[in-house]
Amino acid sequence: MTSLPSGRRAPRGSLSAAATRRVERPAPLRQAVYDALLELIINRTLAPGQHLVEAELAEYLGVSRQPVREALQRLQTDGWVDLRPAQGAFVHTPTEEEADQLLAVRSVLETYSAKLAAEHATAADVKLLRKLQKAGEEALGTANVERLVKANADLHAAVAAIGRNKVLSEMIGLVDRRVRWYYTPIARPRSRDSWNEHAELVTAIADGDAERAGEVMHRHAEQTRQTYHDRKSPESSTKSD
Amino acid sequence: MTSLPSGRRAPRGSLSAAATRRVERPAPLRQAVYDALLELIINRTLAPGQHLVEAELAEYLGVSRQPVREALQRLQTDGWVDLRPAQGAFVHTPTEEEADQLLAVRSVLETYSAKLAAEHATAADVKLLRKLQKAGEEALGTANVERLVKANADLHAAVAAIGRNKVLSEMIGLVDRRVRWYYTPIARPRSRDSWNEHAELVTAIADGDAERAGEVMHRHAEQTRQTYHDRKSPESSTKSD
DNA sequence: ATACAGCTTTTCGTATGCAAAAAGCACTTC
DNA sequence: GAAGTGCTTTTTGCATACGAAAAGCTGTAT
Repeated sequence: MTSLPSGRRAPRGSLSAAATRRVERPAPLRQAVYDALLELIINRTLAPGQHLVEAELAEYLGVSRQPVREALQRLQTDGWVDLRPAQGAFVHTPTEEEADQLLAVRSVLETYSAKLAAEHATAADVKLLRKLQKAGEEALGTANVERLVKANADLHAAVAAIGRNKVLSEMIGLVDRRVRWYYTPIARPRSRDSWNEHAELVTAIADGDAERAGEVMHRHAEQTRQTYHDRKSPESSTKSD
Repeated sequence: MTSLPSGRRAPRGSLSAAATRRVERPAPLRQAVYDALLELIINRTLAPGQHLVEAELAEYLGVSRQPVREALQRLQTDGWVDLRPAQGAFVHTPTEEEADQLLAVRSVLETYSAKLAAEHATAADVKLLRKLQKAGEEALGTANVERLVKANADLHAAVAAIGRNKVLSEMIGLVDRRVRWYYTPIARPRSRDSWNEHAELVTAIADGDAERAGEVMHRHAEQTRQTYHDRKSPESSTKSD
């Protein structure tokens, strides 16, 4: 049934359009395991410090040890678990110091990201940002923490993507996810201010003002960092949500 | 046919019967394999785009496929190989665009690193920097490219370490190694200027002048980036190295 | 009662086996 | 002679098996 339109108005590359679209790839199991384990770690089902036994995880997930091992090793290089030689995997326990270092790096990367975004943003890009900004504002009203965190992540990811630097985007993705892991359990305050700063950022990007966008983002990131620290020292950790 | 020796089996070297590259036994094998493969990639024994067959590498290194697989996967997450599903590993082929993005990120990270170093440097730290600086100047005289590259890497790593931000240091380590991979094959010019800038940087750090250290490092990194680009449009630059 | 030593158990690290997907080859057909 | 098709080969992905090292336990001696 190869009724290829050979004589008619058929563009000779009728298949090339379809060729660009890769058919469903049999997603490697290790990737699925990686995602599953990461989810379990982030939502604290697997607590920091907990010993992860390969055989247990394998049985729990219904796979063999092999893909579990591979996933654990990638989780290690991404900083989610510590792989102690001959002893196994342990969920990474974030220290105060490490959290601050991550926040510092994040600040630097995001600042640069914002500058790039301001330089490269198209009209469509700005439109997307405004949409995400709006979604964030709405989530703010629902007081749904999880949704709020996701909206925040989406906006930052979008800014990074607009910067057109893939290396930078991936790095920010890794760092941000870990920061959120540390930050989420205490991420009650600061929502209102945070999204005001986001609005300011989007405006700067829309204006193509790289300097200002970078400055706003820097202030934003440092503010987050400060909030993280404030939460540690004072005993007022149970301030009004 | 179960008369297999229970111990380690001897490889039947097919790629290089003369010198079988066995990896060290006691340590975690995957790490040794990772190092071995990375070395082979960096020195171009394994060329960009080349298809890496697990079985071949395994036999070549005298180990089984398992540690090779694990090493390849970590090499992927670090950006050295591309792992195409159900198709295998290919040595990553750096594009012009990607090189520039890496250089850009490196610039940002190193700039921050220099600032931190200036803020944290002790007398001992400065002493070490001056020693590395001197080693670089000497390597400059020998015109030994490899040694020069290493001296450069050592100095930058030392600055990163002085900054006391482990997360940042690791990131810089990853990025710098890849940059050097792209840069080394064309790393002829610019040595003299580069080490003059290094001297300036060390001085700024010794003075504890974070602002200046950051500025110098930024200039230094951007200069490298520029040199990389100039190298692409060959005849534009007639300046003597 | 406590501390040490030797044994047992658990769990990792590595090797091997097997099935499925992809690539390559040769054949057939027009 | 060229293109398409089915088969063979290669290589990955996942599962399982086995040896080794570390942790835990028990029993004994001080």
